[in-house]
Amino acid sequence: MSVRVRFAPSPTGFLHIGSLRTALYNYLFAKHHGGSCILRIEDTDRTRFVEGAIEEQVSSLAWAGVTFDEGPHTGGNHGPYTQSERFDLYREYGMQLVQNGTAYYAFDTADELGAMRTRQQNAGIAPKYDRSAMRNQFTLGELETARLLAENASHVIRLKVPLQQDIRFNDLIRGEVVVNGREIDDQILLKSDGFPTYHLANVVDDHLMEITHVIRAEEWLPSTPKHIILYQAFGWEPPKFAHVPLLLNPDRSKMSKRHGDVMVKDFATKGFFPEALVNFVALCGWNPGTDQEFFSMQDLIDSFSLERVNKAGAVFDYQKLNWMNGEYLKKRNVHDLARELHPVLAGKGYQYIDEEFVANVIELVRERVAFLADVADFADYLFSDNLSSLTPEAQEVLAKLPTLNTALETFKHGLGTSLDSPESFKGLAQAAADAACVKQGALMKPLRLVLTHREVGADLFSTIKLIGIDRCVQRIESFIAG
RNA sequence: GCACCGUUCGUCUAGGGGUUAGGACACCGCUCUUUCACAGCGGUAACACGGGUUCAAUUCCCGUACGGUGUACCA
Repeated sequence: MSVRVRFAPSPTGFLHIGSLRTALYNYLFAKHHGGSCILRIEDTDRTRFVEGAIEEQVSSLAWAGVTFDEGPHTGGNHGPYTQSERFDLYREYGMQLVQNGTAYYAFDTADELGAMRTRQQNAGIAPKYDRSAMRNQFTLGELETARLLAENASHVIRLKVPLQQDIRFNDLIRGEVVVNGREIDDQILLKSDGFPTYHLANVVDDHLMEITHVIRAEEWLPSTPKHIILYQAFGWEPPKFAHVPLLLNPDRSKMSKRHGDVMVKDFATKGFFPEALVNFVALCGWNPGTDQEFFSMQDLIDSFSLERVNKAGAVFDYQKLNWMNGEYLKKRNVHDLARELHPVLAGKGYQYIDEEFVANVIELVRERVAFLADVADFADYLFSDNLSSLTPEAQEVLAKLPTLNTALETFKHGLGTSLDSPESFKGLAQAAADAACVKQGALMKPLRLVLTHREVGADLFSTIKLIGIDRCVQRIESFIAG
């Protein structure tokens, strides 16, 4: 039987980085086994619906390279893939459970349930639906239940959890998990608005969509026994489960926006490469057991396995992500990068943004920055003749060299007859230093300042080559002119 | 509170009954050097604790501690 996995987001907001990883692991597992990765929309909570959320999540996923074989936008033989479009199905299956005695009607109001919980908490016992004391099919009796139903009284359908029975399942990442039935709440399956809860919809859909492996976040682990009970109630074979560890804040709580960016789109706008983010996030909680640290999507597909997913949560290390992004910046094709950088440069109103030229600039400075967009600021003096103003420190450096103008004049005249190469420029600098009676080293910083208005940068002579002789001459002249 | 899950350098992790406990990020130092980087080299730094089992435990078992998640007519 071929592998079928699903990623099942709710349309409640932007795609979280943790969700990206969960989706990625699903995708990798499916592709590794030649199976299918399915997208299913879990929009059964109408109160939390956010317009456009699914489109945003799907496009964030696509940006990262995670795509689906079946789903609301791609189609497939197991649709519809949006739960609100499967509304009738859940009622049908819920009723099936009522009929076979594994689920029941309950008529409690929110207030009654609230009161029950406070009572339980005050008594120091775990909050849990009290089947024998609340208003339901069992306490009310058949006739009263029928009467209430007939007059359309607001009601829900609850799972009748088999008490005193161990529920067990084998998690692919954690091994066997056992929970006693008495610990499990009589979960609501169908809400009073007729919509299913996650628990029912999820089980019904996973079965109908022939999902073979449920790979989801660890936060679902405690409710998995409910799902197992549901599979038993339906008489269905449950899929295999794998609960992946959480992504954590530095304080080890579940990763949230309090400590930094958590939405995939934020990483995208900050300028992270999708390949770098994917590479990094894949390694948060999984590793192939080798020293390899750079993986293309194909590499990940080839080597991914659930057995090598860790059990413990992983603190999301932004610093290491930055490093990885820099590594991708160093290895990516400069012409691709030049095209990607173009809108940024154009946006800043720079004049020298011809693709070939920009590619050369990127090649020259990429190892000094972590983000592609940083190139725009780091080397502004290459893209524009509108130089940033000299800092007081810079002016001090220039003032400390009394023979600076002599050196500059010499250098300028040399430029007029020089070969257009870094090596010739180096010779020029030596000559200029000689003329100014200083060592070449002492001239370097002032020369860089005059030409770029920056104290740091890439190799000066290669930089001069890119600025071009004419522009350098102009800059020297305008400096001397004061 | 109760249930479940977890615990190797600061972080991500490899390993696994007998190892100088390995790698990466970060940090520190050195080399290179026209600056900043890169690169190269070197360094600091970890098996949560207590009991077992065993000739031997960081590794297996049981506790404890600590942490996380869950405990909704949310997913």
